[in-house]
Amino acid sequence: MSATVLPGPGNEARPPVVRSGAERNSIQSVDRALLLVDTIAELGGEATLTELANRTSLNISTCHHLLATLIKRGFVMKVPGKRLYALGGRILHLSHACLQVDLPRRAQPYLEAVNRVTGETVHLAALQGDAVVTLAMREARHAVRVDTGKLGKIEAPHATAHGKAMLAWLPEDEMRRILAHGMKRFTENTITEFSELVEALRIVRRKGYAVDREEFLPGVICVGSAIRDQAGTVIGSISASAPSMRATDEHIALMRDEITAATRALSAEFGGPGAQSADRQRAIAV
Amino acid sequence: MSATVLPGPGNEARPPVVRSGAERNSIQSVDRALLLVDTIAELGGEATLTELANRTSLNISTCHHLLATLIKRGFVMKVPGKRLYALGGRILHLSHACLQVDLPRRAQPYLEAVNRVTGETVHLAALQGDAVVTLAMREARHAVRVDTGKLGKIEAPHATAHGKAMLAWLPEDEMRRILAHGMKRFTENTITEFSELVEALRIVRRKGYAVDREEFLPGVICVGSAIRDQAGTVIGSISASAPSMRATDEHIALMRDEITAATRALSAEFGGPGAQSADRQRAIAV
DNA sequence: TTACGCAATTTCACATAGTGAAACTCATAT
DNA sequence: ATATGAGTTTCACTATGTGAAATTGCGTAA
Repeated sequence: MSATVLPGPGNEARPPVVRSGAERNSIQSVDRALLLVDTIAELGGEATLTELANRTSLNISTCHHLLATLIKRGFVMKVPGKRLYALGGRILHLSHACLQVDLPRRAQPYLEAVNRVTGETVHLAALQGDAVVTLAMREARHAVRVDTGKLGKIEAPHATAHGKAMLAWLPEDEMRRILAHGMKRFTENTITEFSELVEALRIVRRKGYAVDREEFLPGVICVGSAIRDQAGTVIGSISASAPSMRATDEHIALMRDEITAATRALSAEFGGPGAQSADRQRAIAV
Repeated sequence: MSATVLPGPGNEARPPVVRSGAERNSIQSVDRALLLVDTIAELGGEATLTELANRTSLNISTCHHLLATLIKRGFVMKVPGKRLYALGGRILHLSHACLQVDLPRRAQPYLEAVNRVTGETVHLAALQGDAVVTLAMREARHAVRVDTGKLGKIEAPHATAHGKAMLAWLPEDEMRRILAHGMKRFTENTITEFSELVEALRIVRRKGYAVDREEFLPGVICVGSAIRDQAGTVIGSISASAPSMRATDEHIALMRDEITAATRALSAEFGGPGAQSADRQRAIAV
């Protein structure tokens, strides 16, 4: 930590940076990288390398290294053609995850409503990484009820209403990643052909909801629909499960109406496709 | 880089991590920190320290250091009461900045419309850090026109329609920070008392737009209204500026109607308060 | 209450990994 | 062409991040 100037190739004397107080337990390079992200945002979402180096008082080379790392992780992107660094797509992905945190809380009243009207077991699910996970539920009141057990990972997205409702709105690469575990057969109704699933998802998109007719559990029929935000990104889904003994066409139609009403309202809460597409959905329904 | 085990307090032999290929020009600690953020998101927005350490295969201590830095910068927060790390508020702020990037593009047609109907100079502005900045404009067609010069930082948020329109919807601490430069007097109409400005902003909120009656430039009257997204966060504002010779009550009402129609439509595009509050705004207007 | 076990936090010595001056390359203006 | 300035890469040095272990703190059981 001497102040002596040691002339040498590639490295002149560095001013001794004494880390004090709050800086004690924070990692310099990480702190600087995050500072860069903040600075890009302050500059209106786009900035040149030199601008950033000046505003942050960082060495331009250090800036460049840090930005390279941020780019690798998608937190920052280079504007094609222009010499600009901009906030990356990962930021938007993360903000979706932020909103998902209070999805269960916001969904609670809707789950109760669907449960009250249909009388069936109702689940809330969401995507977590490559997995479909159930986050909350309301038990059916009937003596004969569907009990798919506790909350947690759904192993069969291709064979459940939740899975199909959400898969339908994903970009293809993400859909394939979630299906990477394969499409195992559970019942004679299970869809095990990829092309067949693609067609089924097309119908889900058109109708706005998905139906599982004993494709996972024999004797259990589910209706599910996705919750989507402003960008159309899937943030979750709601489903109702009925034993097939109760699943008349009429009862399924009731579940479908309640479920889609709930997901439409929730989607609207998250800024998603709400009223405007509701009529279209209703017009096409069944 | 020897494989020799050097037993010593506080540090056992570290496996030699050979950085290769793409990892060559990325900074380890930053990369790991960003990996942690991604991982929290994958885990549904919340995770414990041990979970994170396991999933990322990072030393729990390293994790802790990295998380401390992320917390310091607001990218991650600790869930109060619980032993959980969650995505922080900064992420949402950043996503707003992301959307702002294409604000000028999306606003362009509206600026043209307001310009066409009112015939006056029209500006688009946004918040960048602590500053109010004009991003785009359309010149008036009249021989006598308002020419506030080029785009760039607005030095007097308290004395302009843009400034007041946006300040009105900010949380108090942010509003105070933007006003930190003081409230300089420009004309005899300039609001220089903080309490008076607070009252003025209250009216802006109620009416949905702001008017600058020669508060900044003598002989210039502006009408502005904020563009807000789903969370109600201000993402920009549009204003029209007329020379006072043309600013009859009728003309101001026309500008007000055009401006609020434009910001209402744009707000809706960003998932903000659109149709639902429009009627209320119109009912109260002037 | 006290004791237990596990999770979170802090410490600390070492050597790797980050830093920044300078060299180099590329793009744009003159 | 040639100059200017921005962006990128290199490289030597040591400040900085790392991780095993010690410490502290929390939650739960007895």
